[in-house]
Amino acid sequence: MGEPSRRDAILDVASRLFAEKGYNNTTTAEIAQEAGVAEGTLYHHFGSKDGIFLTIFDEMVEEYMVGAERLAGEGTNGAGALSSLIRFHFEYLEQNKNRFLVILRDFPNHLATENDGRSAESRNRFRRMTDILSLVLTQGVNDGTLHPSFPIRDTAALLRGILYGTTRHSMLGIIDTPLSRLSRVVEGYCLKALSPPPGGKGTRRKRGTK
Amino acid sequence: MGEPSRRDAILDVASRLFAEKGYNNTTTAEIAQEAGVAEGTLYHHFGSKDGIFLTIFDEMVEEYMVGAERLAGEGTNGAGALSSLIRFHFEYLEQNKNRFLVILRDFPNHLATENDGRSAESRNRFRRMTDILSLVLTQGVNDGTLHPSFPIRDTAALLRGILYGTTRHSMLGIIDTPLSRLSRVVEGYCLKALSPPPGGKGTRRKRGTK
Amino acid sequence: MGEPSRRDAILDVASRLFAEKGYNNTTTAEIAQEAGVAEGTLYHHFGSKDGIFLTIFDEMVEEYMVGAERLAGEGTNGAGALSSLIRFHFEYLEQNKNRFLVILRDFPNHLATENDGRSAESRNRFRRMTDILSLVLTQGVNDGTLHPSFPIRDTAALLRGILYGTTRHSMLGIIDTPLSRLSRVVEGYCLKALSPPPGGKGTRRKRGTK
Amino acid sequence: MGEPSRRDAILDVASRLFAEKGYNNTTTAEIAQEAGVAEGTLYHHFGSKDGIFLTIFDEMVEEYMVGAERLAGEGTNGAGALSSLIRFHFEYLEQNKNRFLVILRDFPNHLATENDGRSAESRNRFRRMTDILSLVLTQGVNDGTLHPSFPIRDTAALLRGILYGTTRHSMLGIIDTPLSRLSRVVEGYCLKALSPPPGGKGTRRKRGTK
DNA sequence: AATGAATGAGAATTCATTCAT
DNA sequence: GATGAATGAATTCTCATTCAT
Repeated sequence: MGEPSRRDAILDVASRLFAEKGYNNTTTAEIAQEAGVAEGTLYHHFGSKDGIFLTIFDEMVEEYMVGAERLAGEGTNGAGALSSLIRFHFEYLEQNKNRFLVILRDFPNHLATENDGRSAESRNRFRRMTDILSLVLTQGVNDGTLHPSFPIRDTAALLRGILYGTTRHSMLGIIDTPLSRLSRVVEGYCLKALSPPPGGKGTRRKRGTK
Repeated sequence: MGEPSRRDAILDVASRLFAEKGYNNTTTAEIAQEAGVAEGTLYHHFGSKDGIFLTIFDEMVEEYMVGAERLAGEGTNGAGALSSLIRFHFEYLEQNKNRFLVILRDFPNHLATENDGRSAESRNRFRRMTDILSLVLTQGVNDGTLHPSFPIRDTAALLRGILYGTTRHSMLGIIDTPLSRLSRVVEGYCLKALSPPPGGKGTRRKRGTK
Repeated sequence: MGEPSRRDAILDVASRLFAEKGYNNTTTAEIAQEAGVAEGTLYHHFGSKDGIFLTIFDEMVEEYMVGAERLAGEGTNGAGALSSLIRFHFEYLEQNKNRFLVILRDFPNHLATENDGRSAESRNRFRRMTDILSLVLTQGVNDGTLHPSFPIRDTAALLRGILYGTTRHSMLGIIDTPLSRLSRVVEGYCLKALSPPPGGKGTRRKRGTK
Repeated sequence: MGEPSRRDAILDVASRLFAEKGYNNTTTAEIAQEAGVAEGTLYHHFGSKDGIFLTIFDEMVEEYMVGAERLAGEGTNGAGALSSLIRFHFEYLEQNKNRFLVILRDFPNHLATENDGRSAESRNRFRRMTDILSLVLTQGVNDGTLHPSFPIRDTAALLRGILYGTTRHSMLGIIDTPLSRLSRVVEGYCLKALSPPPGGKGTRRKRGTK
């Protein structure tokens, strides 16, 4: 932990370069040079260029998922948990812009299709997000704070799409709204879209009613 | 118009290969061979491999934007126009899966950052989407059918993010909900999120009141 | 002669482009476009890209040689003829900078080695210069105005080298002396180097005699 | 020093092939094959085909300039130094025909115009020759052994032109005089052209004295 | 004479990976 | 663990030339 290990130096440099120039436009020679190590050292630690990428990816997603899962467990009620989750998402990305840009820019094209062990496993890790969202939605339905008008699974899929799409557009500069504002906008609209019908919660009977 | 020109043959083959294997994993040699033309012909018509990509992209986005703009102009009221727009979006993509997959998988990494005239122009074209959404939202506010709880521009940005994120996840198989179902889910939630407050539309007075 | 024929338009454009960018860096497509003709037209008139080059070369060298030969015949005495020749050389090049730059920059590398008819013939044309210089030197020896200290042929070779080398360095900007000044410098030194020994013209013995 | 490094093998092969066939007609594949290395190794060491050329050029010119500068410093008097310089020039080229042919045939067309750092720097190196000649001329003027009838700078420019032009014509076979004879011819004429006026060396006052 | 779409044989360059030290 | 010279397969792009119209 004390020694600024070569391993970490490589990951830091690679994160930055991947984010700045994209995975394909970053050469292993550059990474090695900027990290102050020999090119061979990259291979000692990570086995391949893909290995470097997947390590960055895994470490980040794991951290994110752990944070998200903790929040989902803590919430007092479904609506609150969803709010927390949305806020956490945008805060976390705000603080990890570089590393997330890597994923945003390069993941799907390169490793999204291959099915060799590690990259498949990495992708799976991300899918846990849908599970977490489903969980929170179910909780909300049960405690009456959320009233999805479509099946849980589809609603969770929608929420993932909202989080991903808005984050991506903002980070790539396609829209002007910054992440911090986006957080409030997304939270506001999601809660409204999932809000109980006007009459009061008791009147709704579809599913999860007494 | 009748002759299946070499130009079109190239674009068709390239669309398919890019969608199947990704831009980087498709070689110009393959495109030429499958299109039954010489490799030089690719360069005669499109100047570069990027040129082929951008041509596919431009033609598709242009078609999409024209369709979207027409709908936005036709709608009877704001909420109706928004519904139409959302349906059109998912229908259009359903019918142009291949070509859109190309964009989904490869666009940002490759050309999103470069600023050489053509790719910059291409990206601009895409930004018209935010304008259209803003227009429809404004219309809805004026005719009282939509009640955004956040500024128009941020709301439009959110809608773009929703459309993009959900479409992407579905097309890449990250979520299981198919585009057709997604269309209804997105439409339902968006309308609800933008629905007038329970009290009645007449209470709102900001703009467009009597 | 009245119609600005396509043929001439092509030669003019090609001269300029070859001079500006070099033969290898000028494409037939560029020549055709700037001359306002189709690429095929180039081949109708000149058969090949080399053909364009050799035509420019031949026309220029022929003009130059005709001028040089006329002067050599006219001179009142050898020294005078040599002076005229030197002045003519620099004046002619000053007036035909572009076309000469073509030769300066590209001739040897491309066609200097091949021995297929036309390019060999073209090169021969240039060799007439050594003959003219030899002629003038002989004339000067006979009329007592020039006293070469080395065989005529070697002296002529030297003069050619002087003319070529100084012209080249000046036109390519390797030295700062402009052609006009160079003309006087070369003339002055050549006449001095070939001047009769101090004692008088009749006495001419080897060189540097007491 | 003992190991015939791959780097040197590449340079040797490239020198020979460039001289034999010209730069443009020599492929990197050929160089690699004949040098017994992989094509990538060329790029590992020299970065580009141009890089190989410029390395050959630099090493040769540097060697030449060092030799010339040493001679210029050693001479007992100006005329003697000039003689030494001329002899050195032709001897050096005689011994480095191959490498010089490369420069003679290809340099100007290819890199003479581009201004990307390295090639510009290379050309500069060559310009030192004018400085050396100026130095020697100045020395000769001061010690009374040389009497240029034109400004030093122009005279130096002329000398460079003579050396270049005669060498080139001889090496390319445009004239029949071999380098060894040329050496004496050039030396003889240059000294005569720069010789003191008949009146006597002691009187030397600037030039153009009454 | 003129056209210009089509050609296709090259050529330079890239770069992740290996392996002897 | 660390090195970095060497690799070589793979790929995009060039451009003079042809020929059917």
